[in-house]
Amino acid sequence: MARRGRKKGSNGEESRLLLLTIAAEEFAKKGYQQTKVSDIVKQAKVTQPTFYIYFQSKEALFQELVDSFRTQLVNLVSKSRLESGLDDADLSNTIKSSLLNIFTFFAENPYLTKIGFFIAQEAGDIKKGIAEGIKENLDDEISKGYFNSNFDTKIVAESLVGVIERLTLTKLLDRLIQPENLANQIVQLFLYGIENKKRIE
Amino acid sequence: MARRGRKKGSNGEESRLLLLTIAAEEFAKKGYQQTKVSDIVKQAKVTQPTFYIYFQSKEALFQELVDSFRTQLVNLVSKSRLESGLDDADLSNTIKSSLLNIFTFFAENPYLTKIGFFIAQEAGDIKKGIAEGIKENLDDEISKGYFNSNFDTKIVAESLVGVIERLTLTKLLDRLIQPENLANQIVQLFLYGIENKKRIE
Amino acid sequence: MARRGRKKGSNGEESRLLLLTIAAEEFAKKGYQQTKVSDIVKQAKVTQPTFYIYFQSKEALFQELVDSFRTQLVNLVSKSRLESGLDDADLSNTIKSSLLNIFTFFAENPYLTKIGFFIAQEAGDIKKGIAEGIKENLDDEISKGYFNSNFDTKIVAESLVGVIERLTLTKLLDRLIQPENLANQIVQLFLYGIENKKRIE
Amino acid sequence: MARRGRKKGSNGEESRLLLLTIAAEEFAKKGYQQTKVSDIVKQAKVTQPTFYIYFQSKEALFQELVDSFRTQLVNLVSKSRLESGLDDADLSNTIKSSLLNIFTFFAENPYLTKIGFFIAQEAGDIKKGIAEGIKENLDDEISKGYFNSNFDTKIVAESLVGVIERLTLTKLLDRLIQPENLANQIVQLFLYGIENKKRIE
DNA sequence: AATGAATGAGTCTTCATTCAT
DNA sequence: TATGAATGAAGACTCATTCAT
Repeated sequence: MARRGRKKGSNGEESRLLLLTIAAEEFAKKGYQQTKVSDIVKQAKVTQPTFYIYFQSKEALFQELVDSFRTQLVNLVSKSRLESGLDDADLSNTIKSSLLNIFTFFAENPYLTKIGFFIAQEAGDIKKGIAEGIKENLDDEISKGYFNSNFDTKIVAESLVGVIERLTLTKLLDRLIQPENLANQIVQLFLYGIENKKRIE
Repeated sequence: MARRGRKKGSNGEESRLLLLTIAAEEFAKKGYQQTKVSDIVKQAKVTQPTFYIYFQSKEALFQELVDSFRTQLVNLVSKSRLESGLDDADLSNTIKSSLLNIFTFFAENPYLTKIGFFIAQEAGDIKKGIAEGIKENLDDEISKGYFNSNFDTKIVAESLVGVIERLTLTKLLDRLIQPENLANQIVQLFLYGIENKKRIE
Repeated sequence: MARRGRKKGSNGEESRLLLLTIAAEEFAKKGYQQTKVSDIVKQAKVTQPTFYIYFQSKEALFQELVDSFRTQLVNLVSKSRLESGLDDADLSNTIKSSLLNIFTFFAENPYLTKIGFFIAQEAGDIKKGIAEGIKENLDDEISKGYFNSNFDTKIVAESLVGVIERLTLTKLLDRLIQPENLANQIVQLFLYGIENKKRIE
Repeated sequence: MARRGRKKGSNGEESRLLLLTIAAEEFAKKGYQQTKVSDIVKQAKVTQPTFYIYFQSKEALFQELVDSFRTQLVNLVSKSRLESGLDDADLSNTIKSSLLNIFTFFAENPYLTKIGFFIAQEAGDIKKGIAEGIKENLDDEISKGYFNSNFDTKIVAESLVGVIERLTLTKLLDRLIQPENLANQIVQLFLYGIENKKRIE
């Protein structure tokens, strides 16, 4: 059933989505403060009041983007946990696969990632959540006898988060490296370090 | 005969320093945009024009803080390089000592660090510079036969920067860990990884 | 069906024009610096941001007024040249008619004239342009045999400009004299001087 | 009797004069508003409070310069009148000599002239005074039978002022012409006009 | 669903001027 | 005579947001 009488092929939902998409790009590129509502609507070719039909405020729109990022990321991680746990056989592959999932998501959603992981105030919270998840996993593994128990798992977990965020920002979002390659190198680094004599033997 | 009891604020250099100190704290806590000149002067108990006696603009003051951070950091790193290089004997200690210097500086200048490493636009540049320095060192060591040459040193360098920044932000600046402990753990992690059972065997 | 009774100020073009008109009067009466944006908007009964909807800056608005003056004046002079040139018969009338056009324009646009001819920095440029135009005309006439060639035409041209500006300011803009009368007297003065014995004979 | 213990060879009167001189140049070059007290004292190598030891305000200093100009100019004109009046023999020379005096004064005091004749609000008044003086002279001459009585002497007087101001600004202050030459040409122009048939006969 | 027009509440910055010494 | 330090009072400009249609 065709809708009729719509103007210029746009309807409400489309306008909303358009604003959201443009805003994401702008926020990602210029940050929250530097992004003006007037810039967003100019690019979307609507007027400022239209913006306020769809979003309560600039802040609310931004929050929506952050929430979207956070939710997707949390889902991703939960799914990862479900999928693993079965086969403890290859621990390294399990970890690698988790990282790969995350990096793939990041690479596919660069603006959202920039916003939720680097721009939002909330980014600190989000990363803290990830770090805690990692820490729990580590503790778990250690209790099962894997890994060197000399480490402070909090530190290791935060370190991994640090590596993830830095490489995401400098390599992944710039498409200088593929998610898979990235995941491989990080796993290698964290499991064996750079003075990996073992391999030489 | 030293003058005493001079009325507070009647010394220009003091006023300048006071403003600088307050501004650093404000910028560190609230970011550049959220920090208002009016807030700074209110805390310093001077009027707005006084601010402009000592600083050309809010931006100029901020830049002065960033420059100060950058300069000190660069000096630190240069000095580190001079001091090392002599004794290749204990590579791990050399690295550890570099990290310790950096973390000590960060811990002693938390606001400046927050600004120059996390708030300034320039932070990206600064970290890039550090990463490049690390990469060169790594390449150097590898050419001397140290380390596993299977790694992309760019990635490792960026990873180390990521770890440094994350742990600085979440542990060091919050005084949850001592510089020395932090340096130790990082070196351990990067050299041998977490699965370093084999060495124990 | 024409809309009537639209609420005052609800038309952008009107608001713009209103601001422009008020600004012209203010600038003319008080000069550039003494005229505050806040004065202008107060008189226009709009708020300051409204001012910036229509003009990029106080300076831009001022420049718009100056440009308008300059453009109209240039057009006027070009037209004058086209219209003359045909009938060399009555030179004095040709000159008079040019002056009359200018004075009429000035009298009809007193604020714009005050601004573009007396207040703007650019006024010097504008007058220089006029002086050059006059000089070229004079040289032309002299080459055709009119006029006493003992004069430095640059001086004469500048003199004429000086007379125009002074009488405009002190007589014309105060409506103390009519354009036509003014043009007549100036032509008389410049052609024959005040010791015009010849005519008495 | 030599004064002793004076610092750096400067005393109050000297400082005052220095400020006055520098201020004159600054006002002349940049106008009243654009000239900052801070600029003046910077050039004079004194501090702002020193400025206020010698002058009540920026305005007062400016006024002092204007007054100086006005007074000197008035004196000049009065003297001119005394000197003439005696010898009606050569009217043209009398006028020329008055103009010469004025132009010489202007040329010798370019900054003061720029200020008092072109920058001060009061300039209008000053010129009006001159115009009135000229008018009276003209009326006088006419009553004695000189000059064509067809002219409105107010207009002629204002015209002469217009010529004086314009040529002063564009030629004299730029040293593009000598006072004498200028006076000659103006007298010639005003007495006989440019269509000086008489000479041709 | 959308807009033309307008605004409240800031925010940085400037400058003549004065205080205490 | 002179100054180091500070300020009162203002002015240009910005931006998220809303009103009336």
